[in-house]
Amino acid sequence: MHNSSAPLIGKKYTVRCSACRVRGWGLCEPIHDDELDVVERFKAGDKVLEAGQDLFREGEPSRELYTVLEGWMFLYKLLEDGRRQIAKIVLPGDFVGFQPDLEALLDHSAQALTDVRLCVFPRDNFLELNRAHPELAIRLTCLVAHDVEMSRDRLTSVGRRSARERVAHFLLGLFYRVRLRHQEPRGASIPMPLTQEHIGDALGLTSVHVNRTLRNLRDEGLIEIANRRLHILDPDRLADAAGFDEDSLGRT
Amino acid sequence: MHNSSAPLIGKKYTVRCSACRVRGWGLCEPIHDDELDVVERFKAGDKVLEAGQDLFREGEPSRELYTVLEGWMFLYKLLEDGRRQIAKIVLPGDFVGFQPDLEALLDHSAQALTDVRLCVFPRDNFLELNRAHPELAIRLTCLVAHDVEMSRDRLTSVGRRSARERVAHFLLGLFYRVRLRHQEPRGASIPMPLTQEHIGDALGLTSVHVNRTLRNLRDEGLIEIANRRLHILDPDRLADAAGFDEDSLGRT
DNA sequence: CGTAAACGGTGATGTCGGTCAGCCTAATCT
DNA sequence: AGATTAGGCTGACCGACATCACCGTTTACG
Repeated sequence: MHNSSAPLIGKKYTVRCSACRVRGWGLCEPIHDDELDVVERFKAGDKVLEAGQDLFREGEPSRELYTVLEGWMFLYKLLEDGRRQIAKIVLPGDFVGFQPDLEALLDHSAQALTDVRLCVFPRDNFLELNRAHPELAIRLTCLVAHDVEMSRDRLTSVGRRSARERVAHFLLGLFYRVRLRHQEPRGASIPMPLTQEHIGDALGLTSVHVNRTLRNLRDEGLIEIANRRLHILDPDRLADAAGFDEDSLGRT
Repeated sequence: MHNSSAPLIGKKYTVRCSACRVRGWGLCEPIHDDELDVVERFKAGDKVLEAGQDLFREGEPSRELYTVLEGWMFLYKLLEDGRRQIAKIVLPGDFVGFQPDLEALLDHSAQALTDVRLCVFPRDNFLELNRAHPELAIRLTCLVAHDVEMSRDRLTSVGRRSARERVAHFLLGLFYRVRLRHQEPRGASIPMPLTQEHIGDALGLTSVHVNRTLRNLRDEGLIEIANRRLHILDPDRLADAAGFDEDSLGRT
């Protein structure tokens, strides 16, 4: 379905930590090469998920924690009547499934946007691992704190920006975030597995209105979406339309 | 201005950790009595702030981290044109000022809602303290992770709920949160230092519309706001109006 | 190969919440 | 005591975004 899918599905091998390509952005960043066996022994294996499948659902008990190795996901919440809010677009290197009380039920769901490969940590003894390796605990705190920042940004957008500003801000933020992780050869475009409905659910808009807004931005020559790729044609004017804050770029 | 103000302003003494009344909810929760001197030595003192003053502002370098000892605050972000989004209502015990990169500039501001007393930690060596005391690092992670959950909830409200649902959900959530911390003798009311404008800025609404919504809820006998106090008259019907999720109560 | 989803796209119409404008009261300042 | 300000409150009007309804294209699948 998506270009990265073919190579993933079916392969059963487990990525070795020494060959982990997202180590620099993930939880294990502070682990030295010679200590790598600590996490390697802790790791429960890999897990592969097809696009569209849920990794976990709100209300389930938490069993495992994950680092995304390949592919994109998103975190979301559902209201009783089916309204959906997407809280985060998850990229390779992101750590998902952690919550303050690991015994508690999950308060959100996670779904694969593309086919996905995950590094699985067991929930049990995860805190012990952190206790034994304070660098890991501190790294985890930083990752989570970064999530808070991104959440605050998104909340500010949804609460206070117009639809046009929101869409522009979202696309630009995603663009820089993806590029910072070198997911793609640098260029003015990134893969775009999100549908207009996903974008709407992330921004508190309907897909109809996202469509119109996107068309405006396209008509004005700011962006182009084609073949599941997003092209930023005029970053400056897009940043303008977004009221984009340069400062927020330092943060991966 | 607010009832708790008189006793705070002017007093210069520093709260001793052994007498700290928010220890159970704050960062220091895992610290044993006999280890308390570790944080006591680290602590830089107390700081007192009047209602309406900023503790720090977006764009400033981070110098200190704080635990709120008394009073309420809020975290917020401003857009260039002055639109404001309130990201969190801060209660006693909450830890504020932490961010993933302690060297970076602050990405949000914090303002006192009432007169406030804070426990001040220096930013420098804070990570070393955490490295030396993994329990502290883990506790910090949990506090921050809890922030993420609350952020996601708020985002879901602002993105997907109607004004009426948002207001009901906000008030009910605040009510339970305040009560869980035993801030008040149990009863159907809590202090309410927020103006309608604050509520609007927290929920992505104008104060005008908050006013109308509040009046509806009052007319229907669900709530009452008087003398800077919020009274929950009919929790069940309010939860109904909010589409309130019982599950989200376990989390302080 | 034919059919059904899934997704993008678009017009007509409706409404929720914003904007503007102004009043009232209580608290604070001089 | 009078003036000023912050906050609550309300009506008239408006517009941004939602809703509904429908079409066309591409992809997946029996």
